[in-house]
Amino acid sequence: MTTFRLYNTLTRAVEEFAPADGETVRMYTCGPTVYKPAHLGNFRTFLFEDLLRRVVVLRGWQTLQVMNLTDVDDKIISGASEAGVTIGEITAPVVKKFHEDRAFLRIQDAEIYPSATDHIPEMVALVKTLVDRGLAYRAEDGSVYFAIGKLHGYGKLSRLDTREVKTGARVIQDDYSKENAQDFALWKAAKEEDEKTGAAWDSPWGRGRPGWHLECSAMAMRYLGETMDIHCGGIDLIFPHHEDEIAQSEGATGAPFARFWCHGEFLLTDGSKMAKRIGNVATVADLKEQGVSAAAFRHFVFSTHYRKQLNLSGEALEASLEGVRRIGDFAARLEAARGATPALETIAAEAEKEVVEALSDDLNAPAALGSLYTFIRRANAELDRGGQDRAAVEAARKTFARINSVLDVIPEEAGPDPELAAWVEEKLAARRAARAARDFARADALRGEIEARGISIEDGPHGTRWKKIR
RNA sequence: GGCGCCGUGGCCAAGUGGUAAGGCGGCAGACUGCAAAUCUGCUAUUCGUCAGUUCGAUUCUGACCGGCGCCUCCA
Repeated sequence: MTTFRLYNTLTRAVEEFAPADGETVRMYTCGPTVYKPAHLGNFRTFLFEDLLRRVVVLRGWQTLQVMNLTDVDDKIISGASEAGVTIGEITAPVVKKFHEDRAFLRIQDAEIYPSATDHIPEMVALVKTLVDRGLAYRAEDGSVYFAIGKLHGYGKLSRLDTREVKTGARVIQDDYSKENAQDFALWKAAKEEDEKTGAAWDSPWGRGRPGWHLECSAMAMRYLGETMDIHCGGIDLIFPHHEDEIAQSEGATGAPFARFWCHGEFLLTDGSKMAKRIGNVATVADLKEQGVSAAAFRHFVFSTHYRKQLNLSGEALEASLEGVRRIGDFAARLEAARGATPALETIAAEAEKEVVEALSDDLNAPAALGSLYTFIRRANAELDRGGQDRAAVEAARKTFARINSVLDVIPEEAGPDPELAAWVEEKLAARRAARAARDFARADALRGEIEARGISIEDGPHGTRWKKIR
């Protein structure tokens, strides 16, 4: 088997990857801020991470994935304050919804989903270390800031040294107590609103709450150690979020925070970034409303490489819908097959090799899908030929299962509905009789009745198959 | 203004210094009573434009055009 390669934002190059301990891939994937339900743009990133996770398993490694839930931040606090409730009352239903949506999209469970509010002691300890090491200071406003000027190499992930601050940009900070405009908050002094909504904790610097970046550093190191294998997130997190995580973590430990940094590109709507502030967001609920299955959405997401922008369009979604229909039909056909030509075994072996190679090449899912389709077309042709080779069918089944263990793109079966099934069987029997009597007008009328209820039928050499299509 | 990504057939999309995977759609054929499904063939002499390097460039370099993103709390 060839090596597994991943693009590393830190080096801006595709590099060979293997877990540091040779067995378990320790990865941290930046999770949602649980203020409002995550949108499809967020889920594109989570789907990219799901792909990574599944390919890691395909390569024979174990995973230890941590995905944080940011349950304390400005928006949550102001939302809670306006509603007159605690932050927990705002976040709890959103967390629940997140897991439901995630399950719908078949995003596998991470091993750990830590919440920021459950890890305040770890965060306080981290800030204390940074203050002790002279990298952070308590300002007059009671907040603690990280002094980026004190850390050698700050900006290495986003290549800050090669950047210039926008002319006329907001260099004048809202916070005059900072020593340097670009210093960022580790610990924010509590305001009345924070106390009121349960978003304030004790610390050596007084009541307050953690800054955004702090939770990720503290929780990542708590569960994954000082140096993890892979840290993932959306491309917009490179700066400042991940840059600041590196500063805090490496400033505290002196060890590299993550060996690989991997970032997924955006999902666009109407040509621009999908974002709440732009107001062009779509959610899992919208997918369901439009009849887009989880399989189809996964197919859609995987049809473009994760480091390329992807535009959400009805046409592309339609194509994916039709694509997974074909993949699902093929899976069912393979399941029902009793034999095939021996050539199918070779075809399967070639496909499996190609798919593993594509996925190992920086998660090239679009190429993997291409190979999957070639496999399906060639295998269908062999199946059309008939044949008695059971081992060949078994090999094809195994190959398909292995490929699908990563992509997971078979549309869900329409649930068993005994009443509907009995009705269809009855109609089919009548149609069979009509066809035997060569009364095709009657047969076609019966087919029309069946199709009117969203059932498609296929006449084959071994009888008629039917399935629910909507 | 700085930094970065992208531009491949009607739509989506992979890809390589040696002459364009795959999917959707469309057209034709096989199969079928007719369909559906499946299979077969066809659907880019060409990869934003213009130069350059090279025996040869879609693939490397430069310029330009077009789209998108980041530049302090957005996946």
